[in-house]
Amino acid sequence: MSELKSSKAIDRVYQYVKQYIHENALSPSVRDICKGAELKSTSSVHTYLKRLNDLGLIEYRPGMRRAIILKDTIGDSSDEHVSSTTEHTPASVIKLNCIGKITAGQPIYAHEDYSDSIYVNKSLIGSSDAFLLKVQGTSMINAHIMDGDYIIVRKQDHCNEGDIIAALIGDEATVKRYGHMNGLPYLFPENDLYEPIPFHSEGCRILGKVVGLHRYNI
Amino acid sequence: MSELKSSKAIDRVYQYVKQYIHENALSPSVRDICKGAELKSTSSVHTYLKRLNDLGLIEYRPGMRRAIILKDTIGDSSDEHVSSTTEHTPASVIKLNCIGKITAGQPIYAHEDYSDSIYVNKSLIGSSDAFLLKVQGTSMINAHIMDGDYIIVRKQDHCNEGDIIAALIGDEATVKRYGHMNGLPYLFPENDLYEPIPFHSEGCRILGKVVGLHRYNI
DNA sequence: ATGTATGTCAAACACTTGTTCTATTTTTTG
DNA sequence: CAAAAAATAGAACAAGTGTTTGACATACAT
Repeated sequence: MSELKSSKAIDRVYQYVKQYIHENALSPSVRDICKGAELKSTSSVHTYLKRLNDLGLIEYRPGMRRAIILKDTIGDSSDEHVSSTTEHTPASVIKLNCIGKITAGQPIYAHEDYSDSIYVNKSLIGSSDAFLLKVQGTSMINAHIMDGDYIIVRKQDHCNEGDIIAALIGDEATVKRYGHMNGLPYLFPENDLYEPIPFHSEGCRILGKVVGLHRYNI
Repeated sequence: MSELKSSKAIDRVYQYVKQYIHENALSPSVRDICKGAELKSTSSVHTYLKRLNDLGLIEYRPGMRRAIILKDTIGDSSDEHVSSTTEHTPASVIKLNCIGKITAGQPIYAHEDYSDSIYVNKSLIGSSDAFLLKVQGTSMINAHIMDGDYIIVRKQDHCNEGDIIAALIGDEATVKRYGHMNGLPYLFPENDLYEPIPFHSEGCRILGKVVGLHRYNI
């Protein structure tokens, strides 16, 4: 509609693809995009689609018709003018159930009382599995993780130096920063009142990496 | 794969379409469905697609490639065994779009770059309207609100002593703790490096109360 | 200025894929 | 059991659509 082709062509292509998919729940064809992005050649669109694919903004299946899918950045969307709230949820959202306690024998099992749940963007956890933990205590306060916060843990059995992870020590689950001291692995609380915890004894296990945090009691 | 074609063909077609779309975020072609539903003729599939469309279970654009979209029945689900994660989202979830900047004249308008969005539980904001702000800076670090966090703001024009609120001072939006000093309202940063901001001049306005926080860069 | 990269276009090509037609098999009905 | 209806198959058709090629213009670098 706008007379001026404000931004660059690749940007118009991306915006139009997003808009089209949101409006039609269906990928546009190259020729659809031609019109929408005000480009007169399918070839141009084709070029930009390949580039957007390389950039990781869309996923583009060569040869397949109407086979563009959006690789959502945290949140993305673009839905419009609905004051700022909309219902509807795309398939890119995943529900995580809260897991609360650890018992001796078994690994983790769902908290009985009330199983909280939270919705997070799929892109956050990729193709892995993930779960939710409610933080108890203030041992990570210097990392600005508070008592009562929910942390999103992406399941994995390894991690890098400095990662904040959820781990199992014996039969207790904790959230700590992972690191080494004198060549040995430790879990470091982010609170001067607590001591680093050796992480090289029996029963030490990495549950996953903390990739998100939700707080609702402010 | 299963030897027994358990149910009726039309049912297999519907199930496979659902499965395919869930797995690929993309509509299957008629020939894809042929394989998936163990039918040997595209004609058969075509028949059933038309019928499913009449039944209202799918929406089917004649002529368009890969253009089947699911008309989701209230709470179909059926998804499986993904331990602690499930797709699908009930109506109790609301999508909030991120709002970033404030300009002189107008109140708030959407951030240009990319409008992030987040899904939160409806119960959090009640019947009010709400929006999202991305935190810039560390002025609230003592309240453990970090740079880059997303805060969820429930729109309201009043607040209580001690509430953390989003407010407008002139043409700038800030997140601060609301309180009084010497009988006059102030906005208190939660960072010793910053000074309280008088909140009793022209252009001071409460935008809403901070009711939630999401963090994704940990 | 000259050469190179980049953006854009037009047209042609080839393959995917929706659609249709007719034939054959299976099921239902009377 | 015969006739009718429904289900399925197979093939051919036609349209939609991704892809390629080559050309031209513009911007950028040498």
